[in-house]
Amino acid sequence: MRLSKLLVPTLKEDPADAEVISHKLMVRAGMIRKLTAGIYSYLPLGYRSLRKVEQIVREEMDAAGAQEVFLPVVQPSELWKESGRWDIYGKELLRFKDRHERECCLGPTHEEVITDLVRREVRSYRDLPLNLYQIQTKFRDEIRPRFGLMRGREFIMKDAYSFDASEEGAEQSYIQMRDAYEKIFHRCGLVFRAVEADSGPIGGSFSHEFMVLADTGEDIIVSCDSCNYAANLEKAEIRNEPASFASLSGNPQKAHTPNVKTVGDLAQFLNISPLSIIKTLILRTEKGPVVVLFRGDHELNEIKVKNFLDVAEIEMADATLIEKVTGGPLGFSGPIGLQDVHVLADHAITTIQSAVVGANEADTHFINVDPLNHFRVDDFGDFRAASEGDLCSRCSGKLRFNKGIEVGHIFKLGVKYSKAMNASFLDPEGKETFMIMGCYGIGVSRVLAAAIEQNHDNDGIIFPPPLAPFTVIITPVGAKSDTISDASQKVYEDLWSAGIDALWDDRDERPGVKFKDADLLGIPFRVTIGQKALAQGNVELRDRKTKENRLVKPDEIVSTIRTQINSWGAGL
RNA sequence: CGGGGUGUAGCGCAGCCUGGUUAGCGCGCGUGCCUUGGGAGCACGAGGCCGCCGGUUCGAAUCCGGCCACCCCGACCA
Repeated sequence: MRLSKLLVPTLKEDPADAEVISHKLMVRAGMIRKLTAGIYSYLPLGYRSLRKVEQIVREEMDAAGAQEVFLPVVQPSELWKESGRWDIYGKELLRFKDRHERECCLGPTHEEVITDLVRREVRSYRDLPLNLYQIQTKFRDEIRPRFGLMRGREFIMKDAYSFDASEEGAEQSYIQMRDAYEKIFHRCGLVFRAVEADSGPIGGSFSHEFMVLADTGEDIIVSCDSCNYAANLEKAEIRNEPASFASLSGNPQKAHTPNVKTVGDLAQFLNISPLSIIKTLILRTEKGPVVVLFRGDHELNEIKVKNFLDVAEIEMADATLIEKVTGGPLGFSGPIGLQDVHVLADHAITTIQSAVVGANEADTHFINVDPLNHFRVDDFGDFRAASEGDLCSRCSGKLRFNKGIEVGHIFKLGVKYSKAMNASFLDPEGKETFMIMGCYGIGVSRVLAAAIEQNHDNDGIIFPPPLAPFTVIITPVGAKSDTISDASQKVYEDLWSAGIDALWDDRDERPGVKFKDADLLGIPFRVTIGQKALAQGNVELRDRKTKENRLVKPDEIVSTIRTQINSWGAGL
């Protein structure tokens, strides 16, 4: 392509409404433009890169045995009512009515549609397993879209759905997808981790998130510094630190603590560490109130408690419920003397030899409390949010935190949808059985943003070659001359006939402008064609990432670039 | 939805507090000259419903009210 003919409106200044680097750079490089909040148009360069991501995804999905389909964006409410999600999928689901007053929605995901399709067409175990995928625009009416393509309302997603006849098959499908995802993100040149994620009510370790490491990420990745355990914050398991001291002598004693309600206040008032305080949280669930005890420096992890109790809803109790459960006011709750309520305790409270707890009466705490002997605990467990430095649950390492961008999520659905929507088949014995499903998503447009978050410098984007809109940019510089434009044309044609996509900056611009734009666009290789080098029979090849220049004979440019591209792939 | 902020030329911004001739600046854009290895220089020029509606006033970009849009923080995220 000739740059003079391409719509590439580059900007010198950052757009005012962009916050993160990928957003700023994509707008400045003329890849995208915003239409309205969270909704973007892809310009030629942006779309080229997007298609490169799609192509990699497509190739690996096909290689893994999945088949590409294309499902509707507009979906009838009936399907969503059948799966039960019409009522539980909140305002994120954009709903509207057609001219016949029929309720519709824009697809934020396609479990319903795919399940409907497969239940109609697949009747026999002979047709299974089946894995169908599509690459398509999704719409989720996010409360607060932000960060450009990173969290848009409209975005491009690859979603795949597997259907299996047996648990073993479903597990196999899952592993195939996990392997395919590893290959896809590897080929995209991303530094990523596959982390264990909470799989909700389905259970098991059948959910992984693929996270691209980046400081601007919205998610926290917890990983072990000595083994390969990695999980998201919700899921991260913590190893119980064993207590190593004798039980306490003496009994709890009351202390007057006027108006001291928080752990911080209490630590200050008694001049003790928060590590000696037991925090008593009263939670409301649909199965009734529950009490959870934590060490003062720890925080509740709702997911862990939800999973342990097998409840769907958890919220902090209000003052009325607290009084009902403990008999005391908010701010002075403690475990001593609690009756008729389920008491959970995080393991870590056993590391306190002499604890301070609320006394369930105003302005009063107990001191000198033995966590093992002075009150009842029904269940000990891992209920707290991981923090940096906690012990790994799998080995002796410590947990580290990194920020990441979620670019992929795979999980086993089981029979959730097949049961609700009656997607069944006949097994070899002629028995009707529900299909076992899995679903596998990749945020294709988000991959592009994440790649830029991870690969840029002060001059602009540094595309990994597989995602670059063009692999090479040819930059003739200096006054117009036939020798330069002839040489440029030659290099351009050589590259294209060798199957390397090259962009020819044939604009009548000064060298500085061309160089700045080339850097901004992030094209991996630049071939500069100027008088001085050309007089010696050379052109220059510059690596966008390393900024290294080398002189190359025009005839050797194709083979040299080829070598560089290959070595790039090997270096990953 | 709560809190905060911003809407002035394609982009980035000043002007508004303290109302008053023709609304500015930088970049970009057009024409010409000149220049040509890291966003050159000079000259001339085009380009504005000052977010929208209403009010106050002799007079509103400026003051008041309402609405809309966008951004940030929070709650939310199969």
